[in-house]
Amino acid sequence: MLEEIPPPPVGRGARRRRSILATAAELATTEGLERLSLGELAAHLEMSKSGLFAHFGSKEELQLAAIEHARQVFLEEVVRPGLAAPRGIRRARALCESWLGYCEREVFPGGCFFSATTIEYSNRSGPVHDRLVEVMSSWTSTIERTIREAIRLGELRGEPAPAQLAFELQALIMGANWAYQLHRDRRVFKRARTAIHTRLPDEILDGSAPGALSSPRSR
Amino acid sequence: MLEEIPPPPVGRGARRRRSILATAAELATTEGLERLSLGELAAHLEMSKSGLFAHFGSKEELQLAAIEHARQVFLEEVVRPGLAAPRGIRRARALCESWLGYCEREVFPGGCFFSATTIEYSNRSGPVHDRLVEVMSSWTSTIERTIREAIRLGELRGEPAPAQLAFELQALIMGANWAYQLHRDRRVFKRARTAIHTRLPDEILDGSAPGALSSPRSR
DNA sequence: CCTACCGATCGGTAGG
DNA sequence: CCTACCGATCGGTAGG
Repeated sequence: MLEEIPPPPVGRGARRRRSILATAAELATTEGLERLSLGELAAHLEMSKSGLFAHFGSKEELQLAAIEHARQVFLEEVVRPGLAAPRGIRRARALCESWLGYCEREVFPGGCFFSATTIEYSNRSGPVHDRLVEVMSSWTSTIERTIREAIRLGELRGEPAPAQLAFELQALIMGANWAYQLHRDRRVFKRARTAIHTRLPDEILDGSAPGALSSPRSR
Repeated sequence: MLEEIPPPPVGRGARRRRSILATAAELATTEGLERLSLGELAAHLEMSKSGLFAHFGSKEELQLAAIEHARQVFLEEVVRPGLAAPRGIRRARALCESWLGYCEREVFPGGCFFSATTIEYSNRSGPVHDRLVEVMSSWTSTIERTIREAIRLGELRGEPAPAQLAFELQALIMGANWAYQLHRDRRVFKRARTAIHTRLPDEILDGSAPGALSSPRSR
């Protein structure tokens, strides 16, 4: 998620390219990344269909470029503000909150780009599917790593294992995104926050709380 | 979800109709309910496209019928076994378990039919969208009602409000369905079960547990 | 249930 | 970036 350096964003035609990708990524969240047609995209951009082929050799190439665009947005809107928080549980909370906020603000009109597209592509194969899985896996790893740090720092018990806790947090956020997109009821974000806070509490509630850095397994 | 009586399943042509709908519902979970084309469906069924129009006047009519078919499957595979459990927390657990099991067994090849289709249609309008929202809302209500019963019976504290708890349970199960479809890693079902069991524990852990049917506190 | 067909739209190309 | 076009496929219809 963070390993690669973004391509140089300068250039005259690069601006146009970026506006195409922004529109494509938006439409992908509402129409679907596959359903999005070049004709429809061209109409939205007030250009001809073949004009798009001047920028992208094929629909698949455009889809892959739209994914990279969405990934940059995700880095900027979710990952970066999250990583600004100090390591450990505060960072875990910040990552969840920025992810949830990005869903709630509707940075993309159809909610979380990767939530929408990974579901759409889960039963297909090819480069688009593979890239989506890569990005999503990388994001899951980032959450797990942050949880592991919090445990190492003694801020979490380590009782729900990192993979378990990461799964729960992801499910709650994606669940809120799904419910909001379906019912347009903002209360689901409050519910997700409440549930997340239970999983990432301000203090370790267990009586057998660890002293320093050790987290003894009681029970 | 349970109010309506299923249509009479008898008849010679009704059998054919049902096999069309079964195939349509299957394809809808992998291809998408909208993306599913009449030509492709006809090919799968080894019949002509116009043969489909003898059964359904339009694509939308077929989509709506496929939803009803999927709803019957859901009633049979999830709701009925869940309701077989006694009222209260055991029923809540049974509903979650049968829903999760239906995802895990891949009753539909693309996982939960309503999980897949509600996401696909969340940003569209029309009768198909409306019916999907109806069915999903009804299912959410069933879960909430069961939780409320468990609280009334003193088997749950009522601290996470029914709507809150129902949201969390739904998110966990749909999260497992999503993760499994994407990564084909069966461990996510174990994780969902672990998380659900924490939310629906065997005993009330709080010291301020209500009397009545409350179970003795061991541990 | 079928063949044969409709106009519209799909992704993509030729040529400029 | 454009116009003009390609074959394939879309949902749907006529007529049987």
